[in-house]
Amino acid sequence: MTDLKSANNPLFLREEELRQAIELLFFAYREFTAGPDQILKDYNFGRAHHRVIHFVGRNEGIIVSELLDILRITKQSLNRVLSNLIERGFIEQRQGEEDRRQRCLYLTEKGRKLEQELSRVQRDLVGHAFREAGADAVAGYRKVLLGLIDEDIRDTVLKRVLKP
Amino acid sequence: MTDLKSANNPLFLREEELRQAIELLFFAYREFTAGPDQILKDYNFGRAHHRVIHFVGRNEGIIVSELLDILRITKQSLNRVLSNLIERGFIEQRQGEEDRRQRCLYLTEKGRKLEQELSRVQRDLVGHAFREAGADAVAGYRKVLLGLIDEDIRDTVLKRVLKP
DNA sequence: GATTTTAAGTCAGTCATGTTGACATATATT
DNA sequence: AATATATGTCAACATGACTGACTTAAAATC
Repeated sequence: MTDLKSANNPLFLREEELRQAIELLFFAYREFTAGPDQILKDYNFGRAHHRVIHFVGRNEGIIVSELLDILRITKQSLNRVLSNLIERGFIEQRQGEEDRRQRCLYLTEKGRKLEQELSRVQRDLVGHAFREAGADAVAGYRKVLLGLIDEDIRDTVLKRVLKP
Repeated sequence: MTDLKSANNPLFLREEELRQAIELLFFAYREFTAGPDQILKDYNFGRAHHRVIHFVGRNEGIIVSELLDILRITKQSLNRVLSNLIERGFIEQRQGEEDRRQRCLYLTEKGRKLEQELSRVQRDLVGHAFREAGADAVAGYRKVLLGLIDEDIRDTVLKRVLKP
């Protein structure tokens, strides 16, 4: 009865609980990206394009450096997908009014439609999970995920997420 | 007072709520992978190696086809990282006893150490978030994430996650 | 026992998306 | 006038996905 794995050992339970939580996040995130991935294929876009469309959609007029800051990728990486999105008419740039070095980014009509299409599948998925789980569970979900985000940047992220 | 964004419009609130939940998952997942990514660099491994190490660690003796099934990648993709891990002595293969075509996978001592090291940072992160959020929130987190997983595969995933 | 199916591995080529490093251009700031 | 900043661009490289074709050994079926 001194089995390490026994229910009497809280340390083991804790570790196992955490391992399960980690695995759950892996599987959930994969499901979460599967829908958009499928749609993006039809447009010959990838996940990187989705991220740009998402954050431009939620931050109309965002400038390139802010976008880089959110995505945490190099400008060379961003530029590949961004210029692609601009060429193909999903995003447009306007010169900054105060600082004319800046490029402010906006979704075009076409871009907005794609954003809607991508967002829709994710909202349907999350909405379904939320309804199934109930309001208390949703509050818990938010609390835990927020806790996963580094304290140093939590406020910044919160401001972004809750911006609109 | 007919503002679409007003608190009187439950539909808007719902959409905004879902969009926030989606964004939160994006940021949280990035934080969640950041720690391991940093460690993996020292070994010249990538996230793909981590996933293999994780699932072999949690399913000692797993065979290649099961691993492919969990990871949902092609055997060519798996083989690149797997053969790398075997060559460098983090994972070992043993021929299946019943079906000798099968290769059963195990972590070596070295592999187990790395698994511990990687798992540790994630468990610390998730553990911290759990403690901060409290037991009810944790239950909600689990409920929602599980709801994100497609019903068709939820049972299969659950069996895997809760296996040990 | 011969044939077919299955599990695993391999070779070759492609694509998406990240990286570094060097450099260019326009505009702001000092 | 000199310097710093925001953006863009060229080139080379790494990782980790993909497809498609083929091999080998062992199991299952006929």
